[in-house]
Amino acid sequence: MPRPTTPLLSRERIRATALALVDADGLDALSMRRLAAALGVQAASLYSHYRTKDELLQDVADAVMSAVDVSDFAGVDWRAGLRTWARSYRAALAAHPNLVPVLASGPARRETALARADAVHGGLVRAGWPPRYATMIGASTKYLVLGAAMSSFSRGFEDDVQVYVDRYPHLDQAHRLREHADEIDADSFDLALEAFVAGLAQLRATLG
Amino acid sequence: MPRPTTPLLSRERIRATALALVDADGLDALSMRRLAAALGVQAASLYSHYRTKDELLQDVADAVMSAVDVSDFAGVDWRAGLRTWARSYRAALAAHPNLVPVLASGPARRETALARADAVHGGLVRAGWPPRYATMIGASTKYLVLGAAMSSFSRGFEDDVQVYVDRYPHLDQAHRLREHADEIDADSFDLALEAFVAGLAQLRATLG
DNA sequence: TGGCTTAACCTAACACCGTTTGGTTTGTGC
DNA sequence: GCACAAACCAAACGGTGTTAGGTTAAGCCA
Repeated sequence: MPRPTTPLLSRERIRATALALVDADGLDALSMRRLAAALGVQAASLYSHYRTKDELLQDVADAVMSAVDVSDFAGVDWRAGLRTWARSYRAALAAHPNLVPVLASGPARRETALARADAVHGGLVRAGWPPRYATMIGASTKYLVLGAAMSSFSRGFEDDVQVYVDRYPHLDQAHRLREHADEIDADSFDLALEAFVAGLAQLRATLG
Repeated sequence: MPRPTTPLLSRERIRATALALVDADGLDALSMRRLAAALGVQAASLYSHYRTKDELLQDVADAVMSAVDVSDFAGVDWRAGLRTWARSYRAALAAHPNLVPVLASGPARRETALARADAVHGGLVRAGWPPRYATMIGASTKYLVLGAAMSSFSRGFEDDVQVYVDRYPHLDQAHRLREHADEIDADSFDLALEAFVAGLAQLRATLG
């Protein structure tokens, strides 16, 4: 089949299908051939729209990251800005856990990623943080979000549960972790974020 | 060449060579064929010592993680325990940045990983934290360490620097980030850890 | 209207990947 | 002395991302 009457593919359709495939079957399940099959097409055809698989993945990542909200940095309350940013950031990653390794490996499209970084940095500086601290706070928050998304606590324990129950006394309730993994994840992130913000506020006071 | 007089391979030699290869050329550069070549051997021979590539990587990860120090949880000062754990954890990952994706994806060998988790949890509980908080603090700290190792701030900015200098006013010093990436990384982690601990101490006070 | 160019698809292939099968030889325990 | 296990190898299987070259449709311009 040569060039069809109406195009079968578009970057949007490819991107959406790729994300759906990753969400459904995992990152490893996304191969150019499988993606093409899902689109009713041959693998080589995808290269008319994306130069490499990585470019495609970055585009998908960029789309997912567009849900991150830095608007609260427009105000003067740096805590509100930080919280909204961190929470929406985490939510965006949690919505597509299989994509996290991609999202964690550098910014997607330069333009939007830099705009966000600029908003964060500017907001913190405007709220009185020295530029160097603004940089570090931005980095730290990213650490927290990415770490939380990455190591989804559930993955920390294997499938067979009984092995360690009697061996490690302090983990005697560890078998419950798996069931409530999502809840514990969410609560841990919340605890970390709030403790971090509280610690920063304390530091902020000493900076005058 | 059939069975040689003295064995060419051992798990240790394979492990060490694999780690060296990953450190030098990146995780993608580690293929069974390349590893075998570095060992003066054919790829299939590796499967006499490791059942899969993943098992090999987990073993490497386990070796790297053995440098993590949870000994300070033996005392009563949970802050000291947390700090020593987090710092040595981060140092272990920073020593092998290319291996971080492997280290982040679940515990290596169950035995040692669980022993560490047990020490952390036990130490926190012994210091007076409710078990649920102990779990969350452990998870949160892991988030911080893994996030910091993962997103090594340097990777956040691309190679060509001048593009965004005039476009995003708050990032006007961003071109300096690349040079001092390691320093900023270290300082950011330190800030995050100290703010986190301070916030926890504050929370701890309200818990009675 | 006719012709040219470009876009969008295809088939076929390349080099690589992790892993398996089956074979050969060497060392070890009975 | 003999069986058996261990350690290597060659060759192959099915998969991967990507490229080259071919074919046809759509769009543009004379």
